[in-house]
Amino acid sequence: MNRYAEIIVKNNSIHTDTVYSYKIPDHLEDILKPGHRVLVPFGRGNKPVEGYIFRIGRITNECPDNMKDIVDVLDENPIFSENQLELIKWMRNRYLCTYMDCINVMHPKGINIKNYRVVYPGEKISRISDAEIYEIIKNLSENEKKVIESLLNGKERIEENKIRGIENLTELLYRMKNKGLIQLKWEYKSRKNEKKLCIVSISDEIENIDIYIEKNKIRLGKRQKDIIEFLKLNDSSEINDIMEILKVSSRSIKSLSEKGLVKFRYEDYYRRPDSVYQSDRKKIVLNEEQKYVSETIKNEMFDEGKKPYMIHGVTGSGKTEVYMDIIEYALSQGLDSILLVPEISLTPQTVARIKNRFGDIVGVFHSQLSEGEKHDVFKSVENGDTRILIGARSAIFAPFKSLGLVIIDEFHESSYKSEKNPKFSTIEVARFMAYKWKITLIMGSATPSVEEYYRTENGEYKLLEIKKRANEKPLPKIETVDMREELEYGNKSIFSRKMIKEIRNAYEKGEQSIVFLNRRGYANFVSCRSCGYVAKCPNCDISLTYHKGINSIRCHYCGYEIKMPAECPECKSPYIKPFGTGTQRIEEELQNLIPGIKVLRMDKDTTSKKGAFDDILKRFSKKEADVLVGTQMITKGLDFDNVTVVGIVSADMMLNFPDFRSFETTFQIITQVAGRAGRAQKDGKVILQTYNTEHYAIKNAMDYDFESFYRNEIKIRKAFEYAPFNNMISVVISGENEGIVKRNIHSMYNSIVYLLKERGYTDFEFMLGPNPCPISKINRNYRWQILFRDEGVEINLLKGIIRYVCITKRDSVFDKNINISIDINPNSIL
DNA sequence: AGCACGCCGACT
DNA sequence: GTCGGCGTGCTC
Repeated sequence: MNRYAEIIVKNNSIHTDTVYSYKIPDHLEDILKPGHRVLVPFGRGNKPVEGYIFRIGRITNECPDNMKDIVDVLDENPIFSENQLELIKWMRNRYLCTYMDCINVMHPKGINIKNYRVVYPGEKISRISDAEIYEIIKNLSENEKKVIESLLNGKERIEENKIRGIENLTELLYRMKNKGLIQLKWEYKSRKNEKKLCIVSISDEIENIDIYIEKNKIRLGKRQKDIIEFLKLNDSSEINDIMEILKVSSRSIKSLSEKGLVKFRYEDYYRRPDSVYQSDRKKIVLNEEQKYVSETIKNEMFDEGKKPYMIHGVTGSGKTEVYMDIIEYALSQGLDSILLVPEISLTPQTVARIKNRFGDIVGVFHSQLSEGEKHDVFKSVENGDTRILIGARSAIFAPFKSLGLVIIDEFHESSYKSEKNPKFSTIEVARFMAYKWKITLIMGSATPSVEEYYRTENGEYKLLEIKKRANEKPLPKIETVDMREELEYGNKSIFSRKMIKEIRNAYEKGEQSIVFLNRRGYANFVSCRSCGYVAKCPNCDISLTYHKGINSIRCHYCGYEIKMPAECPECKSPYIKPFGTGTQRIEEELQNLIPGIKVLRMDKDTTSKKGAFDDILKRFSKKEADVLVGTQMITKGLDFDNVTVVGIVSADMMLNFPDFRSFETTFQIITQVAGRAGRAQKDGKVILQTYNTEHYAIKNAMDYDFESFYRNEIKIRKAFEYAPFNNMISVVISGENEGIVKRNIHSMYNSIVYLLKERGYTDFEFMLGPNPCPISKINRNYRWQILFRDEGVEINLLKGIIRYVCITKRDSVFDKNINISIDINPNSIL
């Protein structure tokens, strides 16, 4: 025994987030590899817990002297490759999270360890006669007697949780242990969460089942005869099917197997979620631009020094076709692919197209799957049954054996940044994989993010452009309406005359329109005109949104909901009314202004039920409605032939959002929504309402001029030292008691300043705060924040100090019941 | 975090 | 002597 392993122990605690060393017993020496999942004794009680081998080495005197032995290996093969282990370490460091945070996202749990304490006789009652035991029991307390009796009934062994009717059992057991009455040991079972199919067929050795039965004088019951007859016709069948069709029990099938007549074969069952959306299989020929992009990437696929690619293609440029062409090539070279999409449930059309083209080797992965389902999908990836995986951000971690290609579609979308630990950026992870593992990385968008586009300018990515739409149609013309002029004219409605005219025209011609507004509900706040009262959520620092159908006001953060008050709760005046506009109101106004028009609404409220999203899309594409009103959801990848008018109700709402990315988001959303129009043969038209007709984000979007927008925006980013010129770290402290939260964030601030001073820093300009977050309360939790900018400070030192203060020394710096959230380059700092 | 264990005070 | 409660310190 001269080898040991460095192991991460499975524990949801930041206190155990380190490497532990264990000795490798001789019988496991040839088996264990880095990435293997093992069982190790942990803590004073040697409780068996799951661990992950990160490194194996020869035992030297550097090793801790109290190493314990690895108990067992949990899987036949390592669950992580060396590459993945490297990625785990990198992520933990990059996103200031724990090893387990990373492991959890990379390995959906399929097998759980169940561990429990078991009671055994202690030395005092071992190897002695019944009479002697009786003598001892006589002097024990009631509860102690109970334990010993159950122990003797249980054949000298009983699991703790099988002993019933004793309060504070664990403490009693420890006392009995100290007296030598009993021993306590930890034991475990591993429970598989993998669903298997059991395939039943007639045993291979039997040539003719009827003759065999007669020869061997086997007697069969009626049910059993039925099963044999069924199997003669059906060759092999799944056991549950047989039970259902023939109405027989599993017992009858088992007894056939005991008689040697049938055999079982187990197959993996992948709970593969199927998209219901169907699309026609069209033979597509790539046009010149598309072909150029595709060929460039294919030609360089095996170049060591290739860079990641950014495809900047206008909306409707047929990027998906290009992706499929490249995926097909990769496949022909024996390479597997991952295609990431922002939100899988919002892109059923894309999924359907790819499944149609590539069939069964396409898998789908997204966050709404259960842990077991995720495990199954990853399992089928590992086995090689799935060779193309479409999914949301965590699909990037799929354990492909020969991954060659990662495509991030609509890479500017914010959903590629995780909000949960590890708070990883999918683009950063993909880039890590591209550089370290020589994978082809393609990022595609019609509206690249300023940060990533900056990298193409720096030469980090290779830029490939598609400037023409696949259908050769020009991009729909965007016309702005100055809402100030509308107001001067006396139009106080939410719609300009022009927008209504265009929607009406389309309606009369039998064409469809899409109206976009990024706010759901009926009205965004409820206020009293006489005293100025605004209805707020008692749990969050958010004004409540009015929902008309149910006549109530609701918080979009925590779900709090009350009936719409008839009078102002403050001044009792009846002038309390909803203000502002949401999608519900748009729907209603449209129906008032254009009688007879049919409107479908698509937002979080109408798509919360499973399948509702698909349903609305189907109904709209079957022309059951003339207008589709919706929020963000309708900006992504929707493809309708008959849509000729797109209305953007208020560009200002996005423009005035308190975030440094708000201009960028405005530009992106306008471009994306506009791209929904005129996708087939008919021309499209876009009406954009705004009070800021002169703003560059709006003017550049009108001309589809990304280049100019980028030039304008990057100047501002540079002037204020925002991304991409800077990294930002946000630390948010939250808790139910505002005073405690405040005290905690101040002591954190002081600790960090203290440590920085020790390192010779005197200037702390790069620390902003502590301040209350813009949304100062969510779900009863008060929130305070410190923002760190990567300017005038060594970033790795700063990260090290943050980790030390917020994680390593958490207990001495912070109170118990507060939450700490650390986010590197967060999407929003609200 | 989760666990083992030790110490204290209340109660038979 | 027993029982329950709580605080503490450690995890290869």
